[in-house]
Amino acid sequence: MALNPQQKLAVSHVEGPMLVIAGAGSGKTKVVTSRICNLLNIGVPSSEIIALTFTNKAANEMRLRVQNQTNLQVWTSTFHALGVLILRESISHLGYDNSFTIYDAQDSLSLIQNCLVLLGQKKDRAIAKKCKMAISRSKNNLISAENFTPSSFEETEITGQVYSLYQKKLKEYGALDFDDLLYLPIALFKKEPEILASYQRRWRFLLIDEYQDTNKAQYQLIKCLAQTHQNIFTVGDPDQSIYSWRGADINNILSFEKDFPGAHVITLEENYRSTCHILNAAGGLITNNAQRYEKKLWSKQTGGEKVTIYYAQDERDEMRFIINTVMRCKENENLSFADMAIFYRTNAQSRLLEDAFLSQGIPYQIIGGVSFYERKEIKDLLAYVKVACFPSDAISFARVINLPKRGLGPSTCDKLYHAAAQSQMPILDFCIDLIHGNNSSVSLSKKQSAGVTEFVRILCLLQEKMKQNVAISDILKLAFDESGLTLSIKEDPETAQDRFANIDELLNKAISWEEERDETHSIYTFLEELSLNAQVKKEQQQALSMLTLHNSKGLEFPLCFVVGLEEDTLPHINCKDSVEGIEEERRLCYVGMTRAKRHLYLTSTSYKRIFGQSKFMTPSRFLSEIPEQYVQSNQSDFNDIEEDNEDAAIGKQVFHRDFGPGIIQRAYNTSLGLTYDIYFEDLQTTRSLVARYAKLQHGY
DNA sequence: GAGGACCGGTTTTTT
DNA sequence: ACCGGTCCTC
Ligand SMILES: Nc1ncnc2c1ncn2[C@@H]1O[C@H](COP(=O)(O)OP(=O)(O)OP(=O)(O)O)[C@@H](O)[C@H]1O
Repeated sequence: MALNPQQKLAVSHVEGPMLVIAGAGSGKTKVVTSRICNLLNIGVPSSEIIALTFTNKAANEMRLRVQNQTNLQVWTSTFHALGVLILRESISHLGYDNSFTIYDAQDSLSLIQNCLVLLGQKKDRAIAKKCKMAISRSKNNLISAENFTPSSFEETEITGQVYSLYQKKLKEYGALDFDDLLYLPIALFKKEPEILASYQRRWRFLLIDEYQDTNKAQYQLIKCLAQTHQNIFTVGDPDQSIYSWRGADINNILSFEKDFPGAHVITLEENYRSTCHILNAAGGLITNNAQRYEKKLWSKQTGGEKVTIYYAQDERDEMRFIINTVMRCKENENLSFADMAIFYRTNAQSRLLEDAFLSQGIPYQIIGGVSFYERKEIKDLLAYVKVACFPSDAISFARVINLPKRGLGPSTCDKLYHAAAQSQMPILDFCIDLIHGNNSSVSLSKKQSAGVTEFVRILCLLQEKMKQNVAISDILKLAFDESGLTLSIKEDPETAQDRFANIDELLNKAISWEEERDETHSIYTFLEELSLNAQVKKEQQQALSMLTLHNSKGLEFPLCFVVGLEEDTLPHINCKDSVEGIEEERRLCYVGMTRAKRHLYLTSTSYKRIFGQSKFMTPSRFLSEIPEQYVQSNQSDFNDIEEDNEDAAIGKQVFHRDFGPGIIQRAYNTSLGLTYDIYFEDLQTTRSLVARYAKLQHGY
């Protein structure tokens, strides 16, 4: 595939700052990959190049492409994984131990909840979540706990206190949260210029994909690293900025030219991905954003089908349309399931799709979503291993000390935590001392003492095996067998089988993980990769993909659906109170649409079940913002009223705008004309409606 | 300390 | 409809 002149210009650029600003499908990622190959070809050592992508999946793909083309390995990762690399090497300069564990969102939330309770607040998950958001936002904006100021009426001084206490506890537990992985390297570089200088010498070329979604911390990190040599190459599309809620700031694009004076700016205008219909439809939508860089984007691919909008009556109808379309395209368009993807706004929307595909035997895979490693039984088992690896990790400790039940309830555990904190000991080591009688600061009943002894026995056993370099899978198996987690899984017979299967899967993953790497297989590395979500998920070859719009970034498929285009879903209800919010939702829709190569289907439903309640929806404003000439829809026959004759109508399914789906039970004439008695499922009542006025939709 | 009944908020998006 | 939190009883 030949690069166009603009792409060539970017790919052959060697030294100095460069910014590539270009629309969807114009080959930005392609340019990054090609430029890495070019640098390698002219002799730059692979160890001097760092490429940063938005997801681990994208990083793996890019690394593999480069490897295939040059046979060389280049460090390609997310910002967070780069943060871990830096911190593992140098965090001791900040007074942390370099054998830190990494807390996922659940762990951080538990810790924040604990901090709230310690500060005399009542236990409340919703408040803890808000706190977590505020702390996370602060870290991503490089605001320390000392400098924290409440930024909304919901946040109080308490949030600042929680932030301080939370950081203190993290340090005490030898743990970092996700945001620390960006925040601490910058703190380190500020504190120790010599360390920074060593990284500047080591990494001479930086490349950043999806630049429009970098936040302040990420920008600061690369700014530090590129300060001396200025060899920084960024590519992005302001119209695809969809992470402002995580602190992403398009102004980083403006800052780039300011912070790196003399930066070359290149634009790419040809889209190689989509047909004109799709590109123009998406382009028409995005022009509705007022705050915007105008960009040219065109495609040579004329013809093809228009974008299809399907207005469904209810969710069942929407699912039926999707299934029919999928099967039709598989038969007639020579597409495989792997060529198809469905995007939605929220993860919850995948449920109905899953049910539908399961019932039809259509193979599917969910990309992203609730991770395997977030499942309770997996987290429980891993918590045992983590406590053995990180004896200070009180969050993992608390997760499993009484799982299965060992007669150690909240108050006993609290005593242990307090006493351990008092004596400044790792919680596990404290318990070891306690049962050996080396410490008498906590008195336990016989039963409780037996419980602690049993727990400690398991962990010491695990630690011993780890010292002997026993295989990771064997450690996990041992942890599972010794801990008695079987008992707690069996407590819920409904789900037990699935959960045992998940445990099995984890063991198998560990086995193949170890087989893949020969020497460097420490259990610590294994746990770290799991925390970063960096495991390469094996893609199913013949499956249709289902993912959130956010996860669709950077991908492409011949056929795409964007589903649930209703007001309050997309745009989402929580984003509607500001123009910026709406504009970001519009960009989200734009990103989804521009993933499609040849076929694009947008669906909207007028009747939905939400929180167990029925709700009427109005079509998303975005649908009406797409220029009509690129669209075909079923809108025209949507309002058709079929004039039925009396008896033929009985038993038919109909749909009423207000009452939802129903079945005609009786048909007769009144002075107003043809009238039906209709039983409405959702209301569980029968109503008599005049056909002429009821505007029923038939035959669905 | 464990287990059950009851209440209320909940779903935005991810590394 | 579901999960997490609280309150109550044993
Ligand atoms: N010069 C070219 N000739 C042919 N195909 C190309 C060329 N450049 C890129 N492509 C193809 O166009 C598609 C889109 O490229 P790429 O994913 O790099 O775009 P992008 O700008 O990163 O897209 P987005 O920002 O929407 O994720 C890919 O399939 C790529 O192989």
